[in-house]
Amino acid sequence: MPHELPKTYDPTAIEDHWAEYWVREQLFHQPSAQSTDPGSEPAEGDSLAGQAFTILLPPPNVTGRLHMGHMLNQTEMDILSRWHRMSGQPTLWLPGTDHAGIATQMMVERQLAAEGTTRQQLGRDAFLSRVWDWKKLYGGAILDQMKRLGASVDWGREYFTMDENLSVAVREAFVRLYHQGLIYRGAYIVNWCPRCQTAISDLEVVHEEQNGKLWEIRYPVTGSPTESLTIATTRPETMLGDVAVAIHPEDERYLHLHGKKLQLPLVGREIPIILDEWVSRDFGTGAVKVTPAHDPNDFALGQRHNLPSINIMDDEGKINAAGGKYQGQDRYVARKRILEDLEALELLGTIRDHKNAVGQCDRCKTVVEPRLSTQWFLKIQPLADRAIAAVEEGHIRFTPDQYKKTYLNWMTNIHDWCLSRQLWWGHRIPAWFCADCLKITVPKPGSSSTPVSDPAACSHCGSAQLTQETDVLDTWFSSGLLPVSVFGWPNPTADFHTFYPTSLLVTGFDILFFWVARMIMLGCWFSKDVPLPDGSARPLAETVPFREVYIHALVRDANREKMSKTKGNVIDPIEIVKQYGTDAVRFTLASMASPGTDIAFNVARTEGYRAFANKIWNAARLVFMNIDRAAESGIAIDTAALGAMPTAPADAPIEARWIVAELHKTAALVNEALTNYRFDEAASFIYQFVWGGFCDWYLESVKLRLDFSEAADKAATTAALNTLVQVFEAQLRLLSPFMPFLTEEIWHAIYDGNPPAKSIALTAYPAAGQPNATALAEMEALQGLISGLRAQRKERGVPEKEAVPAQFAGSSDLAALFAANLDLIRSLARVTTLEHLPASAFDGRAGARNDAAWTLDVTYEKQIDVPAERDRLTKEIARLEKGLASADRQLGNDAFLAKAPSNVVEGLKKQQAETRQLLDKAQAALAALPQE
RNA sequence: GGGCGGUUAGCUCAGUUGGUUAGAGCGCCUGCCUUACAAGCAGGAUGUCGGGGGUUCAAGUCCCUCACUGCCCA
Repeated sequence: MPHELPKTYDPTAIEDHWAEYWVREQLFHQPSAQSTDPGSEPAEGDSLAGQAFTILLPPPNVTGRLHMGHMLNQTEMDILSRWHRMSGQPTLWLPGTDHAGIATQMMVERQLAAEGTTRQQLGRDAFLSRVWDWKKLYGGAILDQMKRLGASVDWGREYFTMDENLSVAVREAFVRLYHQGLIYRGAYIVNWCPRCQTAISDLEVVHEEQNGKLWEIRYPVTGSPTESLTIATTRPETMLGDVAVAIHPEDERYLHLHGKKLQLPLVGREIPIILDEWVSRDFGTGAVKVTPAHDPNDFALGQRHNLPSINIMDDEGKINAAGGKYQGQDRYVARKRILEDLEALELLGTIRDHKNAVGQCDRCKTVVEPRLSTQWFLKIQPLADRAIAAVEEGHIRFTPDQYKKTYLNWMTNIHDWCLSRQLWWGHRIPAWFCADCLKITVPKPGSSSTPVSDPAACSHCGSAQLTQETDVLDTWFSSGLLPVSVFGWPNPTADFHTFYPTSLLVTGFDILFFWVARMIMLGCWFSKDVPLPDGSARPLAETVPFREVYIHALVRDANREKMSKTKGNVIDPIEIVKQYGTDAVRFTLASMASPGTDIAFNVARTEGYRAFANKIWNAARLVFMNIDRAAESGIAIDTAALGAMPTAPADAPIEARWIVAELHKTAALVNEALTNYRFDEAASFIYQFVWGGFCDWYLESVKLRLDFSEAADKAATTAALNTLVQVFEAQLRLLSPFMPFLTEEIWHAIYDGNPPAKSIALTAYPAAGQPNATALAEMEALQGLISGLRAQRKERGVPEKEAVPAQFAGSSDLAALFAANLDLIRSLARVTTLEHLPASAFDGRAGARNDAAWTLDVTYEKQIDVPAERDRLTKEIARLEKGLASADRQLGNDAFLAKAPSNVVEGLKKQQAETRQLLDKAQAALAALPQE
């Protein structure tokens, strides 16, 4: 039956079909124990513990759409997953989504606003049901896009961070930490977003340098109307909450004010002057106002000096009752009024331009207000200590390794984690307040059979008057638990023992602290209590959530600009995929993904890789055409021999022995590159092999052998065809993790509807043997000659189609090799004859071509372009002379001969000899040119 | 302010522990619609490896310094 492939590669025609097939057939389902049928329950006793390659998809946000960063991230994970799977390892790539507390709540609130209502009007339960509706409608967008892109994840295990089982884990984690004394509730300075109306963590504040002002304000000294102390501030409105002014104890300018008090302008409060070495004498005036309720440093000062804290702002960033006449004004309106009033009182001093880093809410870009607020915190040091040890002891390896330093630096300067958020969408904190004794009840940890339950009575006074905390937990608390929770923790499950610790995490540096660091802390902390399958205690090395972290770069636009909606330079991967095909986009990303370097995404590259896909497509057409022709002559390919690493017998033609050797070489290089996360190198090796080796040389050579005429040597033709198909099939497997769609399509076509597996993704990845060095060397010599002849034809102006006689001088070994492969040379270089002459035969001949190993020429009536040839040779001579001089200098240096390794010296000597030869030949050629 | 990267062909990037005459893709120039492929084939041009100094027999690679540039943290 003939194989019909359209003449031009059209990705859209094949990709949807396979994407849908992979999901439908559950090809990438990975149970925790060995099982042949994905649908059936695994048998007892054949656990895969310790063997699996496991990788967790960084859960995309339910509010998100797939962007280039996701596609890079997923391409890398997919390549690695497919490679490990094809290499024989049980492989689990686990997908899911994140509930994204603030972002999702914002989306639904925006919807409500459009309807003219608010979440408060709706009430908590009704609002949450709206959010669930929203999530069901839009929350799967990215995962649906992933399906289209062919990600080889286990869809049967898809999770959502608010799923029942994951919520059980979140509650369990919270109550354990609470009863371990690591969670506390208290009033501290937090980053408050007046728009989102919630506390956010340090990490959710982005600092941006802005041009602001530094205002100097005079605070009069009590009882001395002529005297004042001038402070400097960037946030004058906070003066309403001032409780002191601090100066450095040794600041000579202010020694006379020690022990005195000040009148706080506009408020009238009497505040002390305090002495503290923390004060920087160089900044501003050296006198700093102290507002403990609105600045973390001031808060610390206030604690040291037993000062009160006066909160002057409400949840929306408006001045509250403590601000007297400014009550109800927005913080920036109040700032303006206060400055005007101070001006009127002649208390305003110098105003200076001042650059300062203003903290903004990561989500909504509103300026964050540091504000005293009662929140839940995690005492993080004990968790951080383990997380540091895990990395320092090498149980987790970072690639690129500089991120280890970044990680350790952050982890050693860590602050307690503010866990609570004043949101409704999220995991509600499992803590209850007693209306009678006002104390807090947090339930005891659950057991393997019963999860944490809501308390019926206060654990302190027994009262039933309990109200649950309304705050929810930071989303990252639940995502930080994922590596344990997705495998069933807190319950000991087969999944947990099979897949934990996971093998690898692939992610961007932007969530190194948000997520990676927190997974390490929480993973090391909670998995410690889960004994190993043999019942022994779990050592630190086995508590880590993953053994390796691969951090990839940012995808930028073609001009290296960061993609952003405001700049309008966002490249939608789906659009690019529609134009060029998923495979081409994947290959682009892979080929540019060298560790530590940002990717400037340029569609010109993608266009190039679509051409590459088209090249393979057409190679397939050639292969199929020959299979069909063979069938007509009664020659069938041996499909049973496919699926393995091809070999070539010693008496096979050179191109067969060579391409097999190249395949082994390439397989070794690709496997090595992927081991080191060098996607770029792996892609480049494959590209070079397929295009530069297989298509350019092998296919052109093998055409000679595919002679289906009556007179042909049928055995030779059959052997050539089988090698062709075997190498082609192996090459598809080599390429498959990078271009899964194209390879799947062609691979199925080879088997003509009767494949040995459901997918090429379930076949074996090419593993290298020892490449045949003789074949490689012989082919290299032939390629050198053929290229030389082709160049010489151009030089002499021979028309493309015309075959001409050729002559060469060189060793007898070379002559024998060329003679044995004359058919190949004639066909590829378009020569009629190749005459072996003594070197002297070329003496005085103008325009012959030289290599260290040979001199050659073709016979053609047209004369060479003498000035062009002179120019070329002059340049050549200059280059060779430079090279020779350098070699002579080094070889004339005793220190070099004494100190350099012998292989380097030998290599240089050989090079020197070759250069000398080439130089002599070039000089002779120049001399032989006719004079003008 | 502290820390970490980057600077190699017109563009985007590779370049292992220092070692022979620095590579790739795209782009560019020339000639070819040679029945797998013009999304192609063949041939060709292109670099004071950011500047300066140092170590070494030997530096794109190591050290110092300057410049520009990006990121992270405060």
